[in-house]
Formats: sequence, structure tokens, C-alpha cells
Amino acid sequence: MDFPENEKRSLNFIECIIEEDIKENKNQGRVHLRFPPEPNGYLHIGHAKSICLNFGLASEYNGLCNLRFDDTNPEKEDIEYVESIMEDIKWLGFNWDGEPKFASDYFQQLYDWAVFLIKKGKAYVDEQPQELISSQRGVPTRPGVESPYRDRPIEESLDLFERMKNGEFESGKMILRAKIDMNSPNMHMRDPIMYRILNQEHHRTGNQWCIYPMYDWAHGQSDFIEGITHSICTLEFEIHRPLYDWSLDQIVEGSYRPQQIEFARLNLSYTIMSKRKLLELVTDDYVNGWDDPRMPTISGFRRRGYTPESIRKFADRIGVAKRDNIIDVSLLEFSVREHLNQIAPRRLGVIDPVKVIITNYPENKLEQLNLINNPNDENSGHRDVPFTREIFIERDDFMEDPPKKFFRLGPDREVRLIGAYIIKCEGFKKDDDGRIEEVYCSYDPETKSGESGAKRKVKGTLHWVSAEKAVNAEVRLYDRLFLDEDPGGHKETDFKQFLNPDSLKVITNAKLEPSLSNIDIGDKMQLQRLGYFCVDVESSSKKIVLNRTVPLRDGWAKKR
RNA sequence: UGUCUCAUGGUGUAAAGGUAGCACUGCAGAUUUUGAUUCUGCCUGUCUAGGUUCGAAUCCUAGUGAGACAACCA
Repeated sequence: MDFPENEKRSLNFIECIIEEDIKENKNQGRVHLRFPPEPNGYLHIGHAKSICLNFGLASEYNGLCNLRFDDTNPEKEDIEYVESIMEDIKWLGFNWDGEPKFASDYFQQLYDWAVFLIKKGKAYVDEQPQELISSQRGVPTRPGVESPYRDRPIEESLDLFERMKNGEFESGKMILRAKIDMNSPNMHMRDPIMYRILNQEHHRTGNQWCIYPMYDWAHGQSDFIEGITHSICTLEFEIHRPLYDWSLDQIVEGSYRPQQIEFARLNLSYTIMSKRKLLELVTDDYVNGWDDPRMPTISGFRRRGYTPESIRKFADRIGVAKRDNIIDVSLLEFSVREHLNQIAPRRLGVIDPVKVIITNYPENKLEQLNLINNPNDENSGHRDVPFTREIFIERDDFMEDPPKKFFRLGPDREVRLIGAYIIKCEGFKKDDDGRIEEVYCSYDPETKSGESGAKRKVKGTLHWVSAEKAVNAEVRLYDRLFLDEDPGGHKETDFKQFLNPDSLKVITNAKLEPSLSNIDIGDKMQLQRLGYFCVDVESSSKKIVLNRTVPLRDGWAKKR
């Protein structure tokens, strides 16, 4: 095989680091990553970037990738989130190494290490009120003040810490602090909190613990316990890195040591990525749950009809770097269309039906037209679509007084019906409100699709369904959830102000070709000229519900 | 008046001192029984000022701009 030998794929900065580490045989050349979600919400497309990065790197370098739940704050976490997170990762197509891991699995070890630090004089129990401690911390531009308990006897801290663990104090009464440097320009080094008392049941450890470690004391240590080599996180943890390293310094003895690397999180235009804000949309009913197809959650995209392949491809295309970014949603949409164009069978359906009567077509005649499932793919197979005297076309596809460039139906104009005949408009009828009620056409029997008379050129081609044989459906059309490109980026304006009132349009009287009466939840299709659709979870044999995943690109809409 | 990080077309992302490339978007055209797809072409970029060098997007210095940091959140 001749592959272009010299063609070197460009590496992102993390791949550069990893390749360098492998070359130097750092950590025996192992590559072991982890994806560390906190189970306090559903995963979103930003997490998908991180998942693709971590699991992708692992497979690229013959390494491993763990799934580890960072479950150190029982006040916000829940088993529901644990389950949804696992489902989403699997759906994206990734497998974590071994069993899912939990930071809570390491609570005892973390506790023991904390005791070890107290004994080394590197940690102490502080019993000042919260407000005082926080005021003593100072501000970034001014040094902090040391706690009067900072140099209390080791034995005293040891005793207090054990009693904290034993539940002798109420929440908030005492904390364990690392003894580092109250003068550090990095706020996180000013004697950061390692443990706090939380009289709160944990979704996994139950009531076993009433003290819980903080992120900074749990994360790096958990990495170390699991043998992680490259601990990849987002930019906001950059400033935590000195503390990550300090924490590891306290316990690492051999040559192995994990390394934190930060990259820029994904931002997508016209949406938000903050878990807190997404939760607000859910709890205050601005959307219908975490998996609302308008949500940027993985479950939302899944329900909307996105494929894991398209999301992975998207993650690949956006790249990985350290500068802040806002990716244009059109890139995501391009990625789904690209995949769906390959796999989605074409079907006929009309969203806003107008009746067309083909006056010279016999009243009781019914032809089964054999249409190809995908004209771009010879091997896609065929299905029968019934053609009758009365059909529905799209309201948009008829104009009483059309401009020149309108390639559709209008008085005396000819169009082709996909896979059927060329018809010519002979007249129409309007109702009392001036709305088009019926359009009258004649058809040319010589122009049946596939026959020689069909070669005639006409400007437009319309989709249609038999009025008699069509099946009814509800179709949900989605638009962007926000009208602003960066709804979360306005300091003075709440992001909800930018919510798009028309983000969901429900159409209850759509008409579909009868082959669509037999479909399953999740099935994907292209309704020709309308877009890509999938069968919603709320669909049933009694009522078909379709979600529009994404419309087709529309050059005509742009010109107008 | 701090520390850390970042700065390449409209949006992303490459070019490890040697031709600024790729993708998306946009625009124009060809093909088309989807105004889709496909194909072709085009537009648009190295934050500023100095320096090092035969040569700088890349290295150095200064400036400018952006982001992060002051939860008992992660």
C-alpha cells in the first residue's frame, strides 16, 4: 500500500507532552488517563470533548482511561447522575478501564494521609468561624493573615481531627487546613482547606463519614492511587496546579507521579455550558428535563437525533489548545449532517400540508411507486410509496404570485413530484381568510419517474404524500435555545433573558408516507427537502412523534 | 495594583527559526428528480513596538488585550 509516508499528522500540545514523556520513559512509559466527572448533573457537549480527548489519547498511545466519579460533596451529588454519566459515556462509544472508580472509595486512605500530614506538621485543625477564616485569607493582591491555631500542638490537631471524624462537632465548626503559605500570591496556597464537616449522607458511603475531603486534597491523591500518569483538566484548574503538586509532594516516594495538564474547555455559540445554569433550566422548567432536545447535554443531543460518530468527529475537528474559544454551532451541525447524509434513509413527509388535487388522475387509482431509499447510495434499497389523485404538498411550495426565481408551484407552473410525475398547476381555491385551501393540477402520464418522458427538465422538485394513505404525526422543530451568541457572557444580564421563545415548534398535523407507520424509537431518516429527523422517545404506535435533528442546508432561504 | 495563562482570517485549529496550511462559515459557479449531497473557485489572518537572526507566527524585551484565582464547590 502506498500511504504518503511523510505526511505527519499534527499533534496537539497534550500529545506533544505525552510523546515526550514516552520518549523519556517517564512513569515507565505508561499512559493512563481518567475522566473525572462530579455526579452533580448530566454530561454536556463540553464533557464530550473531554471524554473524546481522554479516551482518545488512551487508545492512541495504547494506554488506559479510568472513569472516576469525583464524589466528595454529597450535598450536590446523586446516584441518578452517576447512572446517566455512565450511559452517556458508553453511548459515545468509549469503555473505561475496569470498574468505575469513585473518589469515595479512597476516603479512608485520604484520611490516613491527612493524619500523616498533621503528624508532619503540615496540617492543622482550625476552629475559627467561617467568615473569619475567609477574611484572613486576604485578597489576590494582598497577603493573608495566619490563623491563631496554625501552630497549635500536633497532638491537639490530631485529637481534634479524629473527633471531627467521629462526629463530635457540628457542620462548619472545624476544618482541617494544610499549612502552606498565607503570603502566597496564589490564593489556593494560603492554607487551603483539606477537610470539612458535613453531616450529610453520601450516595455511596452512606453515613460512614461526616467529614469530606476537598477537591484539592482528593483529586491528585486519587490520581496517584489509580496510577494516573496524565491528569487532564480544564483551564480553571491551572491555578490549582501548585497545590496539586504540593499535595503529591507530601505523599509521593518513588519515581511515579501524575502530572496535571490543562486545556481550554469547549464553548458553543448560542448555548451555555455551565452545569449550574443547565440545572436551573431544568428545575425551573424552562426546558423539559436534562434530555430536552434543545439542551446541549449528551442526552439532549442523543434524543435530538445526533449520532455518537458525529459528536466524536466534531470533537476531533475542534482541536485541543489553551486559548479560550467559542465554537460556531454550525460546525456541530455540519458534523451531524455529514454523518446522517450517509446513513439516513430518505422518506417523504409534509409538515405544513396543502392539498393538491390532480384533476386528470383517476379517482380510485392507486399506484405503488418504488422509490430508492437514498439516491446517493445505489445499495440503499427501495420501498413502495402510494400515489393517488389527492396529495399533500408543503404550503411553502406554492405561491399564488411567485417571483421569477421561485422554482416551485404557482399558476401555470410545472414541477416534478419526487419519484412520481410532473404536474402543472391549473388553478387553486382560497378559503374565506384568503388562505390557500386546494391547488388543482394536471399530471403528465408520460413523465413517470424512470420512464423516458421523465427526462424533461423542470425547475423544481417537490416532496409530497398521498392524502388518502398518509399517516399523521407530531413533528417537533427546534431552533437554538438562545438568541445571543454568548448568553452566559453578559455580566449585567441574566442568561435566561436571551432564551429563544421559538426554540420549540410543535406541529401536530404533519403527514408522512405510510412506510413510516412502522418505525422504532431512535430511528433516523431524512424527510426530503426538510431535514434529518428521528423518532422521539415519546412516540408510540398510537402517535408518531418526530424530532427534527437539523434542517438541510437551505440556499434558497438564504437568498431570500 | 498581585500571581498564573493565552493572543494566527468571521469561527476554530496547524506550521517545533525557512512557501502562513486545513476545516467550518460566507460568496460565486458546475452538476442535480432533495434550492440537499457532490465538484470547482473566491474572500478574509500572524495584537503593537522594539530586539536577536541571512531569515521570526515561532526566540527575547516592553506594551496592549482577553481569561482564571479571594466556596467549608468541583
